[in-house]
Amino acid sequence: MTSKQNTQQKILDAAERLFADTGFSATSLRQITGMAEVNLASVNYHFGSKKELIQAVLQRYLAVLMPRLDQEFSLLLSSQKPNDLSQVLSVFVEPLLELNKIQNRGTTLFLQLLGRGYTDVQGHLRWFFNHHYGRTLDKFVLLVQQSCPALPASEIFWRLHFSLGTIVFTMASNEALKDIAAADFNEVVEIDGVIKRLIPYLAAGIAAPLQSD
Amino acid sequence: MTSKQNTQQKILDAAERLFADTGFSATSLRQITGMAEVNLASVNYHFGSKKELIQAVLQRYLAVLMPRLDQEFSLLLSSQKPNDLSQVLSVFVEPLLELNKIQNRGTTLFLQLLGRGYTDVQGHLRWFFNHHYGRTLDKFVLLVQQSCPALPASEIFWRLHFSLGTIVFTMASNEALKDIAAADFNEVVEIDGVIKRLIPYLAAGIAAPLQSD
DNA sequence: GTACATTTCAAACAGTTGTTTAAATTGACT
DNA sequence: AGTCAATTTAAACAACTGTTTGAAATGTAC
Repeated sequence: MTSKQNTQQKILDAAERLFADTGFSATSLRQITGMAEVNLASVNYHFGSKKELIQAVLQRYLAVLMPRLDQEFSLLLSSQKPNDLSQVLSVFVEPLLELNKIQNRGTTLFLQLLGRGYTDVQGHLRWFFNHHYGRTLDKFVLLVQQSCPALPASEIFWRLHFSLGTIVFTMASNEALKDIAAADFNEVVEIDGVIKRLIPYLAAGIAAPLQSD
Repeated sequence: MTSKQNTQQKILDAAERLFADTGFSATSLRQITGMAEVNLASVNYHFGSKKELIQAVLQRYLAVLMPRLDQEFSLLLSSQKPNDLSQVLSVFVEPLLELNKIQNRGTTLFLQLLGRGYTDVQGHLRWFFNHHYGRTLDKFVLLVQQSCPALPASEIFWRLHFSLGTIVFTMASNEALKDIAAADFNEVVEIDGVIKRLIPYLAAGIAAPLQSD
């Protein structure tokens, strides 16, 4: 029975949709409990606070995604030769697309939430993420450094953040971009299409030659 | 006298700082009027509403920047040969940096506000911008298409939005990035340093070869 | 100085927010 | 049946939001 799932899950499902669509702070608990058809107070009862609900929504995906990524990174690091940058970036594709198994449109929802996490709130989510998954991120940075030996570490730092901006922004405005692409170019682009368009763009940007001056 | 500037300007100055730091919707009129040391009601008296105040804050920069960009774009379009992509992108540098003449840290503030405009609100700012400056933007897109004749228009559309994401995100988290760069790499990076790092990254990404599959 | 328009001000408005409370309901186990 | 804990519920809480009001203050022109 679809109506017999427990309250916590109904809240998480409604929350992630609303959070992804309109952002964390713009979504009220009354909207969430209204869509989930549960009582307002149940959010605080089951999750403690809105802040903790936000973290729980993200954690549902991160708990699956990050260990997989960590494993793939370790595998690439153990190979002797430095890896091609496109290969390193392509590691993200499959684990991200498998988030669709957790939930309908899981990949899209997660990436939108990630975007919201960076643009909406500054504090607690960044800490939450670094605290839980900082080690995994370090492996990824190391891989990129190995595949771009000509670039100083500081330049890689900046370019990876440039790339994070691309991803986060693209996913946050994903719906709008899809609509424009459909209207202006008669293109139907799904989330995997966007991801595969991103790889060559990001790879070229990160590995761009240093300017002379 | 610094304290004798009129109320409107005091409101605009305070508003742009708070908007840039914490976003439009997260900034309350009471914060703004508190920092500006004016009465709460004066915002509605002078600007009508918070929405119109946001537009006025952006307009102070856009009214200077966009005509300059439009002029530069027209100049490049009138040259017979297609222009190098890096040249096209470099057109932004000087006009952006001249925003520092309008205000202390004007360039940084404007770019942060631009970022907030895309991540914070969806509706009225996008309309406001397209309505006032859509023609100028079209010229820029045309220039990019001319300098990348191998890329289909739809691909350029996606890649320009990827690039917008980079810019917007980088500027929104500019302060945090500067701090990290200073702590981890002993680097002092000002806004013009960030802009000049962006150009080769963006140029390489936009002009990246199409993937085969 | 009188008249008039512009601007400032404190106060209140109606609406929303996240959170808490205490009573009512449900469930499981004896 | 009865007991106890887990859960749900409606109501209220205090704090905050953007906006409006009408009186007070200020500036300007005659």
